[in-house]
Amino acid sequence: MMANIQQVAQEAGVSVATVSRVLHGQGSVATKTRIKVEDTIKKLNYQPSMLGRNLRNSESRLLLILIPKISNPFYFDIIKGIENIAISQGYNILLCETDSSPERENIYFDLVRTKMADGIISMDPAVNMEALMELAENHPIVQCSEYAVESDIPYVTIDSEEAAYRAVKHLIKIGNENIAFINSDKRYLYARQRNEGYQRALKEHGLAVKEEYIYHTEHLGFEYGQQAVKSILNLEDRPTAVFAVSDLLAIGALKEIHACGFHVPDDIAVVGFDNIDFSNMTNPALTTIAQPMYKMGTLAVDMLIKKIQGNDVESIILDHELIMRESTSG
Amino acid sequence: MMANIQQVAQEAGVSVATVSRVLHGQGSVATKTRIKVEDTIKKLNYQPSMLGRNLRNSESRLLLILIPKISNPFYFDIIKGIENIAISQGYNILLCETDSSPERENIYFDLVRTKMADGIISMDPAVNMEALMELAENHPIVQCSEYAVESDIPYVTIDSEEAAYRAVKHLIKIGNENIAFINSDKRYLYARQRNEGYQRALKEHGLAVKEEYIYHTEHLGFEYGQQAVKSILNLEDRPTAVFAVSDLLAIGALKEIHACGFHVPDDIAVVGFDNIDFSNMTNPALTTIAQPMYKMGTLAVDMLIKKIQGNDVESIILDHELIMRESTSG
DNA sequence: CAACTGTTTGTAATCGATTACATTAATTAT
DNA sequence: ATAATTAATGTAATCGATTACAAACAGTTG
Repeated sequence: MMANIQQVAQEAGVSVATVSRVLHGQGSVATKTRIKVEDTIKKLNYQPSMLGRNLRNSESRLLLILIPKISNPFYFDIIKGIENIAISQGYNILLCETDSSPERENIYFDLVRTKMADGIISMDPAVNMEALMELAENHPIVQCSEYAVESDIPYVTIDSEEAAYRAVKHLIKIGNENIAFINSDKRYLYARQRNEGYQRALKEHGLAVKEEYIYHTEHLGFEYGQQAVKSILNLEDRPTAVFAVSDLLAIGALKEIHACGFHVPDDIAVVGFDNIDFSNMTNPALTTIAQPMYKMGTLAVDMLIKKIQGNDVESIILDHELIMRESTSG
Repeated sequence: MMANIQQVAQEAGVSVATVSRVLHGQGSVATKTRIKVEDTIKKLNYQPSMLGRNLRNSESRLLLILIPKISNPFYFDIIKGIENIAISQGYNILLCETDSSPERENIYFDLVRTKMADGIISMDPAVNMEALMELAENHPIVQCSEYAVESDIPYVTIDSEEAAYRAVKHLIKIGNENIAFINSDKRYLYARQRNEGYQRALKEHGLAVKEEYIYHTEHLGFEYGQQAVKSILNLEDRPTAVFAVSDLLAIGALKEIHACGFHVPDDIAVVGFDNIDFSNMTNPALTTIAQPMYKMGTLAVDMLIKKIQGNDVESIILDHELIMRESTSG
């Protein structure tokens, strides 16, 4: 029932080349002919098949977006940014959840190997870097938010060290000296960078870095924040503030602090990281570091599309912002 | 640099047909030949192009998933279910956020019109039903969660009326007589169904249905829950319980009730709907109705793939469950 | 050894577009 | 009026696979 370009050509009494020219508005076509073809297209309700076009053009117009968890609110605005720009440029996105599983990841990598996708925006901190770098030799890839320094795959991100520094400095400024730090696994670059920032702030104010105040979690989920706080509250020298490396951890911390009978921010102040939507919905609302997520997303696609078109691109580091809310203001 | 099937054939000294046979393990190929071809494939690092295959097979192996908002936690598990099954069947999903915008929606519909996608799972309550039904005449479509009764597009969903009935019944059983109802817009089927359930529970227990207890919100977001509670708490006959038609609304309600100086559940009990992850992270944890999301997702893809293969499918109604947590247990 | 059967392989059409190049028609210049 | 130039259209190759059908080959049987 669906017409193809041949049928349109036949019905309009022209060649397929002419139909194609009308379709793309390029090459010269006599006005009379163009109108005739356009009418036929409407009459037959013709829609050009992307399958044919894609094969001929050796492109899929699909971009792979790699994220660890689709439910992680951190990515929402980035994705929105990516999607808006992508669509405006005639691309669509394949949102791929790796679950940090190498097999799943490989299935997705295969999509670009088999030309089903034109490029990748990787946002998975746990990505298999060797595989990604090998893929990057033959396919356009950019990194967003998390990146590997050693690779020369371009990235867009923020200065994590500086952001963590500011968060901790804020806690110090409002009177805290014993500041716990809920970090994620050190194998992630951002974790190491934020640790640097945490330590720099303490040292700059003459405060000791206590190993027992630094807690490493396996994942960034809510429960891990609860667990971390459980152990932190048991310390002899109980901290008066907690800086968590993600809002989800911080929200878990909030819940657990409350469950243990303490009050935020009077007993313990809390700062998160990412400014996810929910950070404003908690009780009390969470002080946090905001990254320009939407912007990051748009820049990342811009870069990727440029790469797909064969251009070189430069990495970008964006600004961040400290959002002060109830969890640090008594 | 990337080899195609011709080059493999030439290098292996066979025809493209033989290479294709080896690739799919069908048709008979002499063992010696198969090994030779397989070696060549490895040697040339050949990966068959999906573009060629898709054109020849007139399929894209892409499924369109239509959701209103990517950030709505309600869809997470459904999507996970869809994705797992899809991948196991050799499909990939295009997760499409409509933002309830008809233009955006039309861009996505075009993807199936232009053969870029093989079918659609629609989960957007605000979908343009005429457009969807017209599309369904020529393309495989199934509805998930929200559906239109008048269409004959198959769906998988739960019994919303019964679920609402049980939620309200629970509130009555623990001693509430004045129960407010935060519903969404009546133009949505589920809103009408849950309203029926709400009223049935009240009537069955000899309680009056008071119009002023029923609040309609424009959207399902957090802020709308806050706003609803603001107006509800101002009522003369202040309710002792609130049933919200989504967890996000309920969580907004929780926050606002607290902000107004009331205590949950002692002053006001709250029940939500959907059992999103966050419903367990709030203070207090939220009583809610759980839908078998993951299952819904898997069934929806199953149905869609069957339709794509040309089979007929039946609609399905699944069971739900009341999850009792702190927001209703004093 | 001829005839027959079954296995293995190759040839070429096909999916639906795009586009370089060739050809024809129309217009302008001389 | 003819040559030169430009505009309009068509022909056919191409992208990279799949697959019906034909052909070649090997093995069996009488």
